[in-house]
Amino acid sequence: MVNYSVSLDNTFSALSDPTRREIISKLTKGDVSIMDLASPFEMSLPAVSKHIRVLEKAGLLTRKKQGRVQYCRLNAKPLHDAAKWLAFYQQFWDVKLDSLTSFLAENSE
Amino acid sequence: MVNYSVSLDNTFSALSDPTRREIISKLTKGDVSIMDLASPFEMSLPAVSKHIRVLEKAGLLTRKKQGRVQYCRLNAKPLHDAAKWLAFYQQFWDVKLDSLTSFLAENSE
DNA sequence: ACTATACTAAACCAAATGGTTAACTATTCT
DNA sequence: AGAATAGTTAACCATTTGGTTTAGTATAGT
Repeated sequence: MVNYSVSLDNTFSALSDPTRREIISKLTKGDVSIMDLASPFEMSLPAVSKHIRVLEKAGLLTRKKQGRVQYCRLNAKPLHDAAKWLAFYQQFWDVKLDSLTSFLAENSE
Repeated sequence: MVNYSVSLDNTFSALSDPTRREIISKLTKGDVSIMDLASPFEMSLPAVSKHIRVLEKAGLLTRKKQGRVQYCRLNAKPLHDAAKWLAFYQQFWDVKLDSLTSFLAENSE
C-alpha cells in the first residue's frame, strides 16, 4: 500500500525541478517505462531513477512491474491539491482586471 | 528594478516551505512589516528574513522601506503562472468524474 | 548624545538535493 | 548456460537549504 496522504511541501518540492515536471508531462501520454522516461534526458539512469523516486514519494506517480519493465502512471491528485491552494490567490492576480471591471462599471452610465 | 521574470522552478521551490506559504497567506491582508511577519514564528528573525529573501527572489513579494520599517507586499503573478501550469493537468484529476459522466451519458437512454 | 528598534550580514552547522560511477539483482533472450 | 536488458543500491561529491548566533547598520525616540 502506498501512502497518498502527502503534503503540499512534498508536492511543491517535487514540482520545483524541471526534469520532474517533464517526467510528469510525459506521463500524460499514458503509462511509460522508466527506460522510456529516462532516454530523452542527458543525465544518467540512476539520476532519473532518483527523480522518479521523489515523484513517487510525493504521490505523483505509481509503478507497476511487468517482467523486468516498470511502468509509471501519473496520479494527479496532489496536483489538484496544489491547484486548490493556489486557487485562493486568484483574487490577487485578478486584482488589476477587477479594478478595471469596477472602473468600467462605475463609469458606464 | 526587480527581476519579475522568474521561473516555475523558483516559484514551486518557494512554495515548498510551510513558513513561506504562511508568509504569503499573511500578505493577503495587505502590506505587512517584516517584524509583524516574523513575530508568530518560533524561529529567529534572521531565519524569517531569509525566507522573505527567497520569496522576493521568486518574485512573490516586493518591499517598501518607510523609515526603519520594511513593508512587504504580495505579488501574485508567479502564483498565476504556477496555477496555469497545473491547470493543464486538471483533465487528469477530473478523469474519474469524466468517466462517470460518460458512463451516465452512454447509459441514460 | 544615548538607547531602543528594525532589521541585514556574516560565519557557521547539519541535513537535503542532484548529480556521478561502479556494482548488484532480476528478468528475458539466444 | 551465458549474455543482454531494465532497472536499483551504494558510495561518493559539491552545492543548496534552513536553521543558528553574533555583530553591524540605519532610523527613531528620549
